[in-house]
Amino acid sequence: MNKANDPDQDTEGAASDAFSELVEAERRPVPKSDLGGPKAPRRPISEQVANRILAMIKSGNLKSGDRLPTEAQMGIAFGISRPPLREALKALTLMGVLESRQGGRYMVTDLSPSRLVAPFNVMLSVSDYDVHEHFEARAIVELELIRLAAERATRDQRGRIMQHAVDGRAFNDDPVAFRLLDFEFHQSLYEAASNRLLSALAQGLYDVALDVRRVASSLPGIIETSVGQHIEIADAVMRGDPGFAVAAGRRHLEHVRDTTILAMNTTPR
Amino acid sequence: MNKANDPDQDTEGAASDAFSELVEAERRPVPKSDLGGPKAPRRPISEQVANRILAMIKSGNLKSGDRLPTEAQMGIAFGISRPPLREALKALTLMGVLESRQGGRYMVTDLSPSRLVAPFNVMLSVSDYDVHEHFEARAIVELELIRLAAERATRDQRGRIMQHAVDGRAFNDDPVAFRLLDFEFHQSLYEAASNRLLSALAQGLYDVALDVRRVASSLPGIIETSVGQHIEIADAVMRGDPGFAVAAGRRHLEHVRDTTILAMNTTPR
DNA sequence: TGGATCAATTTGTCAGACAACAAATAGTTT
DNA sequence: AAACTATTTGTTGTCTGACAAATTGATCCA
Repeated sequence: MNKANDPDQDTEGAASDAFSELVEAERRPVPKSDLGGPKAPRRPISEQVANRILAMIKSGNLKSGDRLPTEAQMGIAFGISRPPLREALKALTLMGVLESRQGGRYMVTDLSPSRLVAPFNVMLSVSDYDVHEHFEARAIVELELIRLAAERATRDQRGRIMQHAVDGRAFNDDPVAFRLLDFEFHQSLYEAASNRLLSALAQGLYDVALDVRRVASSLPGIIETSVGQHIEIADAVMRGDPGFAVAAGRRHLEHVRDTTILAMNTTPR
Repeated sequence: MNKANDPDQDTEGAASDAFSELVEAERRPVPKSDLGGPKAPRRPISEQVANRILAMIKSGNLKSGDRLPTEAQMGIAFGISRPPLREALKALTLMGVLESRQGGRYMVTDLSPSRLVAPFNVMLSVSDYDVHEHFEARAIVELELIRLAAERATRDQRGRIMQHAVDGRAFNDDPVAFRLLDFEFHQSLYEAASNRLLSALAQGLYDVALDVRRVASSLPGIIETSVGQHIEIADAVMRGDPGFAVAAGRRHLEHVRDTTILAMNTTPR
């Protein structure tokens, strides 16, 4: 019954102890004195703990795939009870930093930009910015990705891009299937550009417009035009002609922008 | 003692009822059947509720500055108890969507991109991307902002940009003060570009590099060079010369990139 | 050795309670 | 009567304890 001598429990205990030490190590020295500024309304511990965990990840003390200690152990390590601790863990879960399954433990996700865009999408979808702002930003990011794709894509990647582009011709009358393919097309472009950061940004901007696009892509003639422009882009990428690819991409984005605005006006709310 | 007849309680009751109705309205029809896909591991209700609240904000049923009902009332409206509800509220608080003060109620923040970049920064700081990826992305966004600033800035904005640029000359030997001014300089550029979305992106990318910059900006000679480049940029913006502004901006960013890499190498861990 | 069964572990959710703080009310003073 | 102060009420922050649901790991059997 002596758990301390059970080898299995030992590993567990070691992990927990290591975590406790990390918790200690990450503990910032309280910013000197209170007279620094009267704007220190004492953040709730749930936020403090969330930031502490984040700090551990940033500093490399927690890495992708690591299993966290149990809630009980972490509660002891942080010196708090379960509810606020869970508030912190849940917040990080919603941000895509942690993962949890009932019965299993919390884990650090792969931390890939594509996973962490979730909150980024929140920002884009919640804040009411101008449509033109959106497309201006999107054009900048997406066109650069197209340029990079034209420059850097491997043979396979170029083939996939072209494949997705021509496949679109089969979906002239199926908006849902087309949107799926459209997604894949852009995705393959992003991948070929091999800059995950830019890809994540473009992905976020792309996602936000999706629900509006649903309406736009069902308007007559839109799909044909888009497919044609996709092929133009793919062709330029295939030839490794960044200039032409960007030009074609710009035409495409302008088309998307105009039809999106049109769709928004025909569907006021 | 009859609370229903108390006028004060009536307003409260009305607010609560309205919220309950919204909660009902936002309730998505369960995605048809389970056979759609086996990958529906039933998300915990805290996440569901968080998304429901987000949906209310997206759809405009909750706006900036709105006071939410009390936790108890919301718990009733959503049909859950306080702990998971609080997990949802806290998650949204950490994302910058909601605000809370002990004793007061939850409120919807101004939802400005600058506030919502917080989680975006998490993504940038946590995911381990390449330094070159970072600067490639940053150059694209920031240079476009510089171009826009050169084209769109008002007289006042141009003046402020130039002011911040020349002020830097006074801080050649004070890294901390310089970083503050550097921040202001970039900030004034972003503002002049009048695209909040791009500004938020640039802001996020800028912030991430800050802790590394701290080291870099204390290396000898760095500040002088940066100040000089700032003035070049400001001068071009002043003259309304986008091409030259972008060129100067590119030189500056390359300088920042190189010194950052240098600083990272001299401070291995 | 391989697979199925079962118990222990762990997260998900609920309920109730109290402390800390903010807001609204009532009371007092000028 | 108006302004300031004290008190009361309301709300969030945190803790404790408990149970349900799911997973994990070990045991047992073939």
